[in-house]
Amino acid sequence: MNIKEILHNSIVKAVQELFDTNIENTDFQATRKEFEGDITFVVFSLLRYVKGNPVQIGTQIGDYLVKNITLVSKFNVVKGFLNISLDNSYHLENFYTAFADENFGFKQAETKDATMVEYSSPNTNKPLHLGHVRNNLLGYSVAEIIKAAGKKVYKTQIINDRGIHICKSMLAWERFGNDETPESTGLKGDKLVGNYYVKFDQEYKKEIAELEAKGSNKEEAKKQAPILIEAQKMLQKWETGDKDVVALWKKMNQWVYDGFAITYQEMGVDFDALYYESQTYLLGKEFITEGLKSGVFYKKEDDSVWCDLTKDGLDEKIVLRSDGTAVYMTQDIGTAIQRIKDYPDVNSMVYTVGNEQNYHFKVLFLILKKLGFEWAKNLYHLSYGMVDLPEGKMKSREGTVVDADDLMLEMTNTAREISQELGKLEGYSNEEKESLYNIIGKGALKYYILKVDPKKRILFDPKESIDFNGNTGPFIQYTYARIQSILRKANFDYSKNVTIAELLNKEKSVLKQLAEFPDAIQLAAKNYSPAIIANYTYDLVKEYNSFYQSVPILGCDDLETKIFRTQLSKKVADTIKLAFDLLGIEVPRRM
RNA sequence: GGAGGCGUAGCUCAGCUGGAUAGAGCAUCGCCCUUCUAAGGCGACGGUCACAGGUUCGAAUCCUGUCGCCUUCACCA
Repeated sequence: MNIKEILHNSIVKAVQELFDTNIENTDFQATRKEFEGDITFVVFSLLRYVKGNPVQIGTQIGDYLVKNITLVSKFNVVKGFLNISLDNSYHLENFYTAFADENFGFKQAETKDATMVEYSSPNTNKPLHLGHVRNNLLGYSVAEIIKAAGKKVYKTQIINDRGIHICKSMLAWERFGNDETPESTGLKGDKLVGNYYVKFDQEYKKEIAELEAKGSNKEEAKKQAPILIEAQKMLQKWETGDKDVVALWKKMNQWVYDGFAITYQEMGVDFDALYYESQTYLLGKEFITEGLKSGVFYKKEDDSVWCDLTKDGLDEKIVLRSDGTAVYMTQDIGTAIQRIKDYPDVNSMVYTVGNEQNYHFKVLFLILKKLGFEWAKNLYHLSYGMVDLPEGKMKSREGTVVDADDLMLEMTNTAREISQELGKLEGYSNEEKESLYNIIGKGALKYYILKVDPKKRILFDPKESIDFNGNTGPFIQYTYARIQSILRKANFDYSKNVTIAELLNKEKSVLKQLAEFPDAIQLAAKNYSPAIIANYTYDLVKEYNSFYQSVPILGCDDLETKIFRTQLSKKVADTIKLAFDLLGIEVPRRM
């Protein structure tokens, strides 16, 4: 039983004995720093049931608690707040349990059911950019957090390897550079293919301009440009399985996958299951037929199939074209069902997709519910805001995208410059240094993006936004490294338990912060928000740094105190490591 | 026009199921390195929580309306 439950039960009992009234709920909060105490009972919430002066009521309850619970050492009442001080033995016991617990913060998996987390899901016609970076970091981190909260997780993505956009790159490559390969150019495969996508667009624009000069209007010109018509023909050929087109498609897609693999590795993300749109886009059709039978869908005169969601406050949504081909929705319905078939232990899914698709997922989830799938109520759209630049939105056609590979490289370079300026790493081998620049630079980037509430828009200024001070990854990494230094120099056995009679307030506040970590994980899992972990970790580190600065650890005379403080430092470091694992950020042993 | 999201210090962001005097970092200005890593600590300055109502012991938080920014409402994906 945790302390809240103990206090809850006692207060319920106290109210019954003192005021002859039954209550069910009690309202607690952590005591604010300005006041003495550890946990606060809000007496105001009682006034509904018990009439009287809140201060008097609080005092009576406080007296009762001190008399009846040994862990409650004293109390004070301010307005309607009953601040309860817990005995130091409580904090100590809590700490030693945590210190001995290798899996501190992790809840053992109790249930067999699993979650599937989808993220990344890029198109294969251009390289990954800053928007994908946010997506990947969020998806990966949420998957890790859900794991920590006690559930099995499969990470997955659906790769959009089909469609007119791929054909555009293929066509441009055939026409303008058919002897170029990643090997011959030294370019990453995704970059090479991306270049041809841009090339296509340039040609397309040129042709539109020519047509317009000949007197066509803009709309016509857009549809009639020869290069576009050719791309459409190519898509048709692909759909009929034309050997040459498919071979080219396979070749160029493979280049892109090889390129993506490097980027994913650099980012530190991975997947347990891959789905390809080319293999899944037809899957939904049979369920459309079933939905037609059961009346979930209906057919219009032209044979297109729709779902009427007007009763749910939404619109009508098309689920199958009049020519019988699949739309986006058809495919997503099929993919969801397929995933449950492939992984029978999965009973919930998380889709990490930008907020411009909020409506799409609302509709998708609703349709799956209407089709009668039990798991459809456990679907969650992890929706996140755009990443904008100071100049405005990123536009691939205008060359204002921030490339994922370039960005990570730039961060590493920034870390190098700052480290050299500070002269922190003298005496390290070049290999060690490079590894550190990498850890620090990536840490800065990942932390910067993850600390922001997913649903909020991020304003990303590549020049100034990444800082190494304050609420940043490097600041936390630095604290971790400093603690490792303490542990290296602690040439005594700090693993044995000691009991120190008096805890300083500084130590106590670090202990309290530590104790809340498991709750932070549960909260983050519930809200699908790595930001909670990030900000929690920052608070812990701030608290610790303030402690570190004001009380000596190795320097103090008393061995017991020395041991205890070293243990405390170690536990803080372990917790940082754990939190950063959940965020997908590495931690350095030295800095 | 319908639907959804956001609006907190000059800037970037926290603020958990409604609770005490709204918190950090950056920037600006003061202190603190003979102390385990100063990428640090302590302090000052900085707020009409977009605006107006409502709900109640109590609202940045919940409800309604207004304004501003963003997204979405395709036989595109």
